[in-house]
Amino acid sequence: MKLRHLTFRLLEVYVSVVRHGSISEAARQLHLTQPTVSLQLKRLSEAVGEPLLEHTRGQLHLTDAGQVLYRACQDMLGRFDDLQDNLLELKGGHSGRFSIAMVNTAQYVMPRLLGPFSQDYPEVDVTVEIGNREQVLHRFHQQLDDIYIFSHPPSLEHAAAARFLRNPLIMIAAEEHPLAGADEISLPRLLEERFLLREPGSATRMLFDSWLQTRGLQLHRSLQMASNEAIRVGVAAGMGVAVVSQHVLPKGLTGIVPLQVEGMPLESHWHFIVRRDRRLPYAARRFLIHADDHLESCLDPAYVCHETRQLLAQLGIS
Amino acid sequence: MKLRHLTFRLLEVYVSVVRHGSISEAARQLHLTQPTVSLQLKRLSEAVGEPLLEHTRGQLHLTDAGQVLYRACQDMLGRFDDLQDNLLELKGGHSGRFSIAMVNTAQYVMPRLLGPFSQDYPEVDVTVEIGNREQVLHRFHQQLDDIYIFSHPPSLEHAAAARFLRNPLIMIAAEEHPLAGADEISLPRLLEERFLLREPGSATRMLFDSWLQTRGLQLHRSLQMASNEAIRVGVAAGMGVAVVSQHVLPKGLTGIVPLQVEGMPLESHWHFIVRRDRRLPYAARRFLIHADDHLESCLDPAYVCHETRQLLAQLGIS
DNA sequence: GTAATATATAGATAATTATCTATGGAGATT
DNA sequence: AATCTCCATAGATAATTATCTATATATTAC
Repeated sequence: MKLRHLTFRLLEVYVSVVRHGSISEAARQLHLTQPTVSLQLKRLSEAVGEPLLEHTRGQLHLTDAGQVLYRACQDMLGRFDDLQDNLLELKGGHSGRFSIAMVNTAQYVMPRLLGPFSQDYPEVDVTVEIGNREQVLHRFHQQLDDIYIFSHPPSLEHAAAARFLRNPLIMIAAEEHPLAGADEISLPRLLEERFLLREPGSATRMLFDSWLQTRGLQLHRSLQMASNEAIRVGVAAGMGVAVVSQHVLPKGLTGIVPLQVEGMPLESHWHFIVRRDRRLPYAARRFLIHADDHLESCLDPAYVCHETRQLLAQLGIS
Repeated sequence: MKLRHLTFRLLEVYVSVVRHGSISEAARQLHLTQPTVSLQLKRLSEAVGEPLLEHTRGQLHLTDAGQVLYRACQDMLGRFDDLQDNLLELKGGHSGRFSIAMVNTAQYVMPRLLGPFSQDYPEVDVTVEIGNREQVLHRFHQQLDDIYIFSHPPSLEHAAAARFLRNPLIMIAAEEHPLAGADEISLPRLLEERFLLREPGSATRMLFDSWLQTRGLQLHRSLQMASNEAIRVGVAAGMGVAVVSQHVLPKGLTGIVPLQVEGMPLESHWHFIVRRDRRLPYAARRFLIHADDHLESCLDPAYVCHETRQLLAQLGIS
């Protein structure tokens, strides 16, 4: 294989095709025509001297050589990104950029970490993507971001996770609700109420469903709502009860109270998740380090946990 | 800095200049003219947007940017070298992966080939799929695997086959069976017995059925069973006789004896089957070569046959 | 002061890369 | 069977890269 026949452009195009699983889709993303991308792949394959891709029933697959090349491309392109960051640092201070995707509820938590970080590193550009669980999972699979925030992380191939904050789930009702002042409400009694909850697949719902299942119970009366905000408004209006992350209740909120239910709050944790198979940009690493160093000062110290350094060590980052 | 303005050639030239400490010397080493190298450095510097080198009293020094770039160049060029090594390993079949699907009975045979191969090539990942004949055929049509093992290969479009081991089919009965000690049992006599057999479509049954048909005969009393294990247990219990692959009878098995029947054992062979219309991974090629080279040492030499090299030659692989 | 060596710039050319449009074949969908 | 989508190939063009020779300038050695 001739080094001079390999260009960074070819590597970029290749990585895009693999990531999108389609030559046509990669062409659209790169603003090239489909024959251009097809020809670039051909040139790359010729430079390597091996087939890189194969189509089986319309599905794009990497050959072994294609897999090996893909990893090498990611490493080289990632090293170029590092180089750029290093050069920017030389020019003046710390800069760079990274992207972070989080489930809806995390938007109540993450600004307390991102805010101080942006103050300490004003030149770093942070892109924040917020969505429901399914949307964030999709972004994870498409490798669109550098860091992912889940409260109940799925079991993901290529994922490395670190808990950083407890995320207790509590039961809430309106102040005037019959169960509002009761002690130790039993689960059978509770399940007589109507439950307001998010779409299937949301972490809170999944955790609550599985918790009920371990007790041989399940919900009878429920109403699905599209956002936590809608749930809060509905609970306050007496439409029912709900399990929510304690984070979504601002301090001083009136009209809503937590219920005393056996076995609650449910313990879950906020996690930082990164892909093992993808290079973590300098700025993202810096953020994770900064976050780990400032958990106590930015969040309630009783709720924090420090696994982020382990995560970075796992990735070979110190 | 524009990625596309950076080429591997520029990186090579730069590393050479730094290493030799002189543009003229690097030019000599690279078999280029001095103005060429000077211009390449200029283009690189322009691409980076920073001076990279400075001359102090005739001595070449790297600027900070030059230092940062030098390290990045070494990493990227080093990663290219690794890539080449990886590709060479793949081509030699020393690493990579392949998938092999086999009919149930083959699991008594194939470990004796796969085990030594995995010991000799620990870096190769082998996926083994086991199923009945229909399932393996389905996988063949879906192009899910690289190698298929059948004892009685179907006539398949796009298939190339090579026999590697005789697979004699014998008639068995319980030790106490009336025919157990008889010489040269006639077929009419034999067909008075109840036959335990697998589902329609299994190789053994197909072969036996077609063998009977060539003699103008057919089964009268039969009992279908779901596995060879169940057949063996049934035979030992005196439920009837059965045609089985000799392989499924472990040495030293008691309670079951082969019957002396005219025309038996039936000759069949284990086959390696690959798709002509699909590229065979290097690791799979390496396995077939290794298997062909080790048939005598891994299996009973009296039963092996060497057609695998012909198969590979047919596929244009030497 | 002169010669030798190293480096930068100018002008030029060949080779290569990157991209387009046009079009045909294959497979999937309707 | 017709249509749509995806991919590969052909032909073409623009842009860029890589290299040359010629030559000027600066520095060092003698």
